[in-house]
Amino acid sequence: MNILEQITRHFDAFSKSEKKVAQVILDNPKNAIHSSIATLANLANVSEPTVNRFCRRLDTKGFPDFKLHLAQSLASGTPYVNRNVDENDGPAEYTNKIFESTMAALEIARQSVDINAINRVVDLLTQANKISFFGLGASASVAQDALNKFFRFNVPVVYFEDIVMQRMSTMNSTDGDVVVLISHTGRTKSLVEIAQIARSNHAVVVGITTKDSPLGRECNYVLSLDVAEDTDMYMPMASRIAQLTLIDILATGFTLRRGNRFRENLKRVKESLKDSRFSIK
Amino acid sequence: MNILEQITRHFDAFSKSEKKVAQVILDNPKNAIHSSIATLANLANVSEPTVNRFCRRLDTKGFPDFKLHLAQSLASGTPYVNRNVDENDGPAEYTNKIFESTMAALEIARQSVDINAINRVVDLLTQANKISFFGLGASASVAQDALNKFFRFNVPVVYFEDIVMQRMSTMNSTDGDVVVLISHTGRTKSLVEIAQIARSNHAVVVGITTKDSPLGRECNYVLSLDVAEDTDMYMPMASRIAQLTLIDILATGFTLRRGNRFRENLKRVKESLKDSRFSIK
DNA sequence: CTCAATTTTGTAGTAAAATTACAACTTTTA
DNA sequence: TAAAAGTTGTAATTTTACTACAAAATTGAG
Repeated sequence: MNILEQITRHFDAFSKSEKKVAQVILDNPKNAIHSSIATLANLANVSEPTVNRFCRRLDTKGFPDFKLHLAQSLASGTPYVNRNVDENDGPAEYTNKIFESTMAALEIARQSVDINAINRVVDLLTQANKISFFGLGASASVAQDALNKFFRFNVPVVYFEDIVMQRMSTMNSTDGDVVVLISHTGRTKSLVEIAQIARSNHAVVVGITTKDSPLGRECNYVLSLDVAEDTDMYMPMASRIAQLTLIDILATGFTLRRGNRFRENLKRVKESLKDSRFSIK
Repeated sequence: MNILEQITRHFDAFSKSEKKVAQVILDNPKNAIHSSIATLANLANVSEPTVNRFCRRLDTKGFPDFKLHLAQSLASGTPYVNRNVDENDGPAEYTNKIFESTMAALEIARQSVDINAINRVVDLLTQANKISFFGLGASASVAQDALNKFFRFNVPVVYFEDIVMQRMSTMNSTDGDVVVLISHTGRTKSLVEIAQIARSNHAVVVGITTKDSPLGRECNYVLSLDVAEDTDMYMPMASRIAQLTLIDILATGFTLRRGNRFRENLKRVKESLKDSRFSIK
């Protein structure tokens, strides 16, 4: 999606002259979007058709279309390189890379998220008699975080780490209950079973997971996040940050839906906490 | 800056034909950026120069320049960092705002983080005999996440939710143990006490907290993240995402320090999960 | 209400920009 | 080392945007 990223990634595949064009654009992308094809060709010391061919190679319709894509990439503010951590990176490198790839993942998640689905799920949550949050492994901490948030709303919330407890709790679920299941891959067997139990008890099942997965298929509603993990690191990182942000969004939607009086309440909670905090400065 | 906002704001000041142009653009901005001046003039039932004059009125150099501005506005929703969630926001607005403010918070965290401190803490962690992660409330899920990560490294890791267990565990800590304490404000009383107990037992205390706080002052090393929260929503959101990213960084630094053979080990941990999961496809 | 002044809008011509077709030049490899 | 494949540039063509000016519409003073 991000054209600057695409340029850096394809760089080696470019021809000699195309590389010159790529370099000029990468050096000063802001300048590039306000140049004509002629001035850009001049800057890169190539001919105009070369610039045009360069644009086509990046799956754009031509130079003007390319500029539009470039403008959008610049506007998003996200760092344009999604670099994976390398074996020889020092602390400065891997720290920045992880921050950057996390931000890039959030940007991708933002673009891929289904806002209508969020709206419907917020609806369900505000009307729920009981809300359960279950996840295992890395997603357990996401579920725990959700508990922490929704607990503040004075709503019956349930969270268990233990799969037996999860299962027992779900067995007792009923009409009007919402079960939120969190799993990046959507292939955790025991969560799929929980989904089945919940649905057979007429509870609504919401999955924060991959759409086309065993778990996703068992859910009434799926909130999917198309976040790619750095597969060199065998740990869930970006996916889990995106999940947490989604929890933030659901919690925010919840408070907004509950209206003025409810928010006044939260405000008072905030005010009361001021005394227990150090003032800034 | 945002051109769409500008159009709506100036709408009444436009002439009759200019309003037609504005309407067509507002109705379908995505379509507008891929149209030529001729097709857009047609859609609005006005002449081409009218479209051109419309662009000039919005302080752009002409139609192509206008399209670039429009493309940027569309790409970012609005590129501004400090947009807090508003009472009247619909799902699309609050979803984007939360993603954006989370990304902005990460950028600020990236700039404020002390890389030397990270490096030293990674050093400590690789040499530790036992690592404990403690946090309460919202920070509990961060600590749990840290457990999940460091557990994969085949290092003795400890995590408790219960403050009594935390305290007992810390009482038994000794030379060569590292205790990591997580708290955004750094004011949680029981964590300050844990820090004191740990230090009196010659364990190294690392705080993921505010530098100049009661907890921060009790720590041997502090990793601080200058992340401001959206004060209208009293819930820890951005701060906790930044903390988790920091955990990712520490875990990554850990694996890099341990070298190649160690990462093979990680792969095996991941593969061991396969039995609890449905296979792909 | 009416006619001149002002503003708005469109037509036609012009200039600029982008694209295409093709030829010349490199590089590859058999 | 010579043909083939790929790359780059030149020149012509087409598309697109802009300018100058004239026609229409609107406004307002008498």
